[in-house]
Parts: sequence; structure tokens; C-alpha cells
Amino acid sequence: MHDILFDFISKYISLTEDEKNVILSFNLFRAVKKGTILLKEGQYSKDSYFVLKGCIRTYYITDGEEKTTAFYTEMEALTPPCVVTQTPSEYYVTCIEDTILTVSNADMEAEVNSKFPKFDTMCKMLSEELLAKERIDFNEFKISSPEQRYLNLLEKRPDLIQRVPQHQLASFLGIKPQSLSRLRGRILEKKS
Amino acid sequence: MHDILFDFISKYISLTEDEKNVILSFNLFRAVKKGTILLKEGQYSKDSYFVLKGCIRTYYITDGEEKTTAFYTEMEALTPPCVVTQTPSEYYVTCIEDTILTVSNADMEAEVNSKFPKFDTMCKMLSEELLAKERIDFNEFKISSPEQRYLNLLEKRPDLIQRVPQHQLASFLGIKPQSLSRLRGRILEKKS
DNA sequence: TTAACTCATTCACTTTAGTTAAGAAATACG
DNA sequence: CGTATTTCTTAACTAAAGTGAATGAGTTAA
Repeated sequence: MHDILFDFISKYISLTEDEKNVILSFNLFRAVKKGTILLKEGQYSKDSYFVLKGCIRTYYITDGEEKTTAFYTEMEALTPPCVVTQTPSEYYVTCIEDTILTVSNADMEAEVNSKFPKFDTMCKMLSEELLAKERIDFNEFKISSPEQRYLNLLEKRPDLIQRVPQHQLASFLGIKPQSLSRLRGRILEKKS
Repeated sequence: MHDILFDFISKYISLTEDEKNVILSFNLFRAVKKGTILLKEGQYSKDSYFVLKGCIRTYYITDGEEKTTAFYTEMEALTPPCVVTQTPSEYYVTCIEDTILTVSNADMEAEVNSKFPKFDTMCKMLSEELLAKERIDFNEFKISSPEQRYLNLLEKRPDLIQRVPQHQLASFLGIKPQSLSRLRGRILEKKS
């Protein structure tokens, strides 16, 4: 399990055995059951997550209705905005599968960085990369119709369509579950 | 003009006069005429932009049609994804007003960082903050209708609605210019 | 095992966005 | 200055998404 984390880190910086041990000393790994809520609306939090196995999901509740906005799966990291802004969270984070993840926080990050400053450099590279990716995803979302978004997802993240319930997928695509059903029917008709 | 940049930087780290001079030695400031294209589709680039005054805009061209996805105004920074991924750019960057900005690149960043490593720390903080902001914006976009998006923009970025042409604003909101016109008419009717 | 829920699909209907076209207003340019 | 071009608005029509309700499948819990 540790290897997955260190393989990931090695994409950015190289670590000595000593440095790896510093990181392991924090006991970051957690096994979390499906359905567990990691963060609730209104809560303050300092925790960042990195998914080793499984899937976590972020959602808002407006007018009593869940609105799913994102999924994070293997090798993906989430630092909820409330951690950065130090304000109460506007959304929920939950596990939609039994999940293994690391939970870290700013204090731990500061301590690691004081021991080997290249850790900050890795964080910089990672968040620049994630920002670029997020902006591309946002742009593609804006310039696409719901149908194009679905087809795009089918191509780029076919796993998500398998492992995620339809109604969560729908709101992730910015539409209602009924519209997703209909849209899929439309696509099937076109093919035939 | 320099003060705007240093005021911005001071939100993250404090700089000595010597350090400021290192940054100034790079001659980063550019005055750019309205309509100038800073980056074209297909180009490789290493340049990041920070807007001191004016407004820059990113857009795709698909089926011969411009699709505007973002605006960056005073005190906002853009590192195009192609800079991070080192691939040809998928979109254009242009100035929609006479604009004053700084143009920096990874080489310059590395040199500054070798002289005072806290520069990396600032970049980390900045991109973490921008990532959190981008994700919130994306989430809000997903859970809102075009009309809600427009009303939201009216509240949060009223300046954009004034300074940006309607047809660019429309695609920024994920709809066609005709739909934006109609939608605005609808809102006016409701008020009366 | 049955009863209660949740989830996905379908349908009819309403609302809104896309499309095409036309004209008015604003802007750019010779 | 007037002409050309671009931009914005309006309108009629089409296509797609939202809404509310019904159904059936699958799951959970008593």
C-alpha cells in the first residue's frame, strides 16, 4: 500500500529511505467503509486526502437535494477549499466505495517540509498540475453540451460510468437523472 | 506599477529590497494593446501572465467558432495548461483591453527560487489557493442553471458584465449569445 | 418473507436553450 | 464622413432539459 504513495511522490521528487520513514511516521493511512462521511457542510477541517484505492465524492445539499460535483479515485488528491480558506465547508465529502486513503494536514506538511524542503517543491508542482487539469476540465465542460460531456466521459473515464450511481453521475454532468436516462437512449438510437 | 505586483506578493511572503530588485531585474512588465494575441492554438509556450491592469481572455476555436472560457483581470494570474504539460496549446489567449501585465517563465522562476527559496513557497500557496477557487467556481457552475450563473456573475463580478462583450460573456456562461439576450429579457420581466 | 426505500427508466408536459434568419445599433476603417 | 463589419436583439421554430408522476427492479431492514 505504501508503495502506491511513494510511486506517486516519485513522479515529482526522489526520496531517501530516511525521508520515506519520516512520512510513514505520521501514520497517514486509513481504511474507510463505503458510506463514511469524511467532511460535512459547516465543518472546519485541515485535512487533505489522497486516494490509494476506492472512490470519494463531493456533494452539496441545496433545497434538500444532493448535487454531486466531483469524484476522486486512485492516485487523485483532494484538498477541500475550506482547508485553504479556513472557512466552514460548503460541501460534503463521502466514500462511495470501501476506500483506502491517506489523510494529511497542514501541520504535518509543515513538519515534513522543515525536514526536507523539496516537499514544498513537490506540493507546488502537484497543485500547479492539478490547477491546469482543473481548468481544462472546466473549459471542456463549458464548451460542451450534456451529451458531449457524457460521450467525453465515456471515452476518458469509462470506469466512473461503471462504478458511480446514475443519479450522481447526472449531477456530475450538470443535468437531472431523467435527462441522463433519456440522453443515453438517444445515443443508443443514433448508433443503430 | 511595480507596487501592484509587490503588494500582491506581500500577501504570501515578505521580500527584502534586494529580493525585490532580483525580481525587477528580469524586466517582466509589458504594456499590451487591446486585441493582441499572447498565445495561439498549437504554440508551445513557457510564459505565465499576471494582470496588473486590463483584461485577458482565453478562448477555443471549434468549428470555426470562438468559445470563450475565462477572463483574467487585475491581480489575477494565468499559467496556460500547455506551459505545465509542455504540449501545444489548445486555446488562444488575447487582450480584450489595453493591458499591463507581467510575463514570467519557469526559467526565471527557477532562478529566483535559487536566490530565495521562499519564492517556491509562495508559488505553492498561490496555486493551492487558485486550485481551491477554480474548483469552487466549477462546482457552482455545475449545480447552477444558465440564469443562476448569470445572476451569480452579476453579484460577484459586476465589472465583467460591463467590460466584456455579450457574445464572449455568453460562451463564458456556457450558452449562446441569443440565449443570453433572451435570458436577460426574462429577468427584467420578472422584476417588473 | 414482506414491507419500505432507493434507484433507474419512461411518459406527458412545461420551460429553456439551440438554430436560423432578419434587422438595428455600435464600432472600425478607409 | 460614410461604408463595412461586428455585435446585439428579436422572432419563429426545433431540440433538449426540467418537472411531476408512475412503474418496476434492486436493496435494506423489520
